[in-house]
Amino acid sequence: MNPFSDQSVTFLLDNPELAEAFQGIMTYQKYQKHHILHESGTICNHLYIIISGIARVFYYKEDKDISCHFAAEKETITTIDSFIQRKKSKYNIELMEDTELFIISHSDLENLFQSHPKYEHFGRLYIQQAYIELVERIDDIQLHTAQERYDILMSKKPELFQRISAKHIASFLGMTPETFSRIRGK
Amino acid sequence: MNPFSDQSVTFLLDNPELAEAFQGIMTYQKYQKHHILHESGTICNHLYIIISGIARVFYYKEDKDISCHFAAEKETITTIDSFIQRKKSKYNIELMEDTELFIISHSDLENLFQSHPKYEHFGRLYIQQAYIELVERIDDIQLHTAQERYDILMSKKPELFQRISAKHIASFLGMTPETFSRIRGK
DNA sequence: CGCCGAGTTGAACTGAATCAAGAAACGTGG
DNA sequence: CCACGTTTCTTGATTCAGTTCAACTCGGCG
Repeated sequence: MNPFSDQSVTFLLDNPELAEAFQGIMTYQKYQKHHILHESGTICNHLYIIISGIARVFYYKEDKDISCHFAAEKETITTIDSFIQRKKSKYNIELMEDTELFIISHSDLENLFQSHPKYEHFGRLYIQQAYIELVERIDDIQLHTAQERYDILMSKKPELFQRISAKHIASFLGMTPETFSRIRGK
Repeated sequence: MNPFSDQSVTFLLDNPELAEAFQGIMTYQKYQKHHILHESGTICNHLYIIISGIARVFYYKEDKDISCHFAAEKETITTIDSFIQRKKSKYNIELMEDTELFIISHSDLENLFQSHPKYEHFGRLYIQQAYIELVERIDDIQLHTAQERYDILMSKKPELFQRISAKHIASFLGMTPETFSRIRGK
């Protein structure tokens, strides 16, 4: 029923009409591991669709590096506060593996949305789905113990535990690397 | 620059064209304090715009009543998971004061969006703003002490502390009523 | 009046952070 | 390809913020 799940763009790529429209505004790029896609303090003008590889959004809180979002194959990533509000972002985006991706500029995307209601409609459905996932994430982090947060992520995205270093998952889950290590070691 | 803030519908009501379109699908209602606008386990077909009064979204986690959203004058409220995904909601909505509100049905809203791109566009901007606020809320609750969460809410929405009972604010902030009371008593 | 839920206060307990030190993994240059 | 230094991960001991449990107070309302 719902064409979206998990911020996947499967629906977009599988719909010939949408895929064609988006192909007109996407450019392919390949970067190496540790490449910084976006730096905090600047306005983010790009939305990225990951083809292969994995990326994270993170920021600094009192010198501590805190990850707050991961995106892998067929998922999108951007510094959302900046992309939507057109102001400087507090977030950075870093690639955690060599990554192939499509780049879409903010202005091209807005122009596409304005060119036909069906694209605007797609945009609305997409952000709605992202919203739902964020509501779930709040539920997941609030009122759960460190062990429970670990278990929830493990059941939802087990592959992250293979691909992302422990300290980044720990910060994503709101716990110290020490606590993460102890939980992992059963 | 950004016409939205704080999920306020000021922009909607101040824009004659939008206001007129919405007036065609809104119905006025008045309810008493403690009225249940929506009950968990059912599909939520309505979006509410508060004219006066205040409401909360809450759910039960192991018998504990947890508030997760408040909406007062000029703000909207619904059980968002259900309203968007058209499935049974885990959330309830309760009025915390005698409340006047407008009711908009899901189907009327979708029809309005489809009737003209400008409404679809409005819908997208609105959910985008809600998304931004949710990202902020995650930042506010994760990696902050009970004292800090209290201070952040106090600086953002001091009026809540007058209008909502302590135990509901405590659950919203993810702490026990005891901890809330101790913080409040300096 | 006396009840009842809401709020306060105190004491004991506990999950997770902090601090510290050692082991393992990584990457960089010779 | 190995040696070295740096970063990441693990494990242990200690500390602390916040929960739990319990007793008491207050204010509204039948």
